[in-house]
Amino acid sequence: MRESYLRELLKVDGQEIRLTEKQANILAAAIEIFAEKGYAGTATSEIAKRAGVAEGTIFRHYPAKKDLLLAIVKPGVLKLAVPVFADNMVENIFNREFQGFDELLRTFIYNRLDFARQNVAILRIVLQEFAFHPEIKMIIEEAFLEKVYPRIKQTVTGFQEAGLLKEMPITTTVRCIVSPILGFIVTRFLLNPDAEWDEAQEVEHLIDFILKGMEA
Amino acid sequence: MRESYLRELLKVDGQEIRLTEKQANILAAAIEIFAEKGYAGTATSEIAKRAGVAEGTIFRHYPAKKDLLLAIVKPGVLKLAVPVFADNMVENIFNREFQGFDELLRTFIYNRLDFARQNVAILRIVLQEFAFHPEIKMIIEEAFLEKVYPRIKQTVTGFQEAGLLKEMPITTTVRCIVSPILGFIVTRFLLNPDAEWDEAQEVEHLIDFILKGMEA
DNA sequence: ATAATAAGTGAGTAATCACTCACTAATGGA
DNA sequence: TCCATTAGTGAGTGATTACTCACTTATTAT
Repeated sequence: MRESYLRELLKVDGQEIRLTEKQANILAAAIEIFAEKGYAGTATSEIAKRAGVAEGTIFRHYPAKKDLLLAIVKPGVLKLAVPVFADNMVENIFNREFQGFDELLRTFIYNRLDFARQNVAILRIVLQEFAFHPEIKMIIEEAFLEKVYPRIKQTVTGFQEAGLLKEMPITTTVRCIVSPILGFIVTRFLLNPDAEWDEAQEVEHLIDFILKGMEA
Repeated sequence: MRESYLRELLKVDGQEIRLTEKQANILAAAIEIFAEKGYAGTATSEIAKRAGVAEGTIFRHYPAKKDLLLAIVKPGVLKLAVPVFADNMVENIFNREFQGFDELLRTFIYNRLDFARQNVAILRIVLQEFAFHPEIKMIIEEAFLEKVYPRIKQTVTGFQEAGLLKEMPITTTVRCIVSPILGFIVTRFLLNPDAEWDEAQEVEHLIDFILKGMEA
């Protein structure tokens, strides 16, 4: 895990974050081990060891173990929940003449697929830990409710009004679209990452499935 | 949590299991707390306390903490993976004249939905812990590969040959069918259990979505 | 160059961990 | 009734836990 990756990950609101080498090592080690053994199953002593750092150094930068977890998860969730989607895609769709729903889906899926590929460990941590830490749950809810959901709702409603999507409760619609995508990402990177995957084919099947399933 | 529930859960291969009251309390407490805090975050002392039992009593029945986990998870996974589906449904479908795929889906979904409703805690434990415990992963893989997958494959292939389902790699097909269902169950019982759910409507939307998405 | 601040250290601490063991209480078959 | 087996106990164990603190080293601003 390289420092540039961490700097990019931790950059929120455009704020640059400066990391010493040891700080970067701590974060990298924590991400690795949290993903491997889970937060509660990870000893700070082990993080220190793998980071090549004294245990005290960890607590110099993070007052408590949980702060270290949040320092990893918080930007992870934000980057996960605020995809290119929110910033570019919807604008493109609605400000220009919009392309088809399939093109939108394709862009979205590949975008999140690549994010998952580059952040498997953090994805794993978020999925494993949000159930036990209300702080994480809140971060996710905020990010989702404020950034993702309204955009998706706007987009989906637009397509529904254009008669391209079936009328359903918006939550149901979103769930029907998201579940197969998430199902594929989780299978691809967490459950069976070593299988031989024809990603392009899978994505096309996925798009076809969702599209036909949602047709008016 | 009542003893009859536990006896039913632990009954595998028809073998009756006799539990003293304290043993049942231990299992019930362990299920509760494991689901709340996760395995690694749970102290055996706390299980003993909530079960109203000396800590030594736990280790009289389970040599190690992990054995207690497995005693809960193992039958849980089996009951989860070997639904009425495996025993009755497929037989019904193939031995009689078969109904439509929608009827099959409906039966399957309601069946698993009810199972989830009655086993939320165990569902949560399995989902949370399988990533960290190879033993659990193996139990799941065995149960799935031996009992569930062949049945599903047989069924799906049958419908494909009848021209009712699109031709796709079998794994893709299964994933497309299972993801939305699992997505619903997880949302319904784990993510947002307190919302007002119109289950019947959701299930019908789900069936419609899957059916149309899979149409040849 | 110097002083001020930040980064890093590692031995030490109280608390908690999973687990043991010598023991008593309850149960069931003869 | 007696005995053998099983169930249950709780104080005690060494290991490990997250975290502290007095200290040294490195960095930065002036």
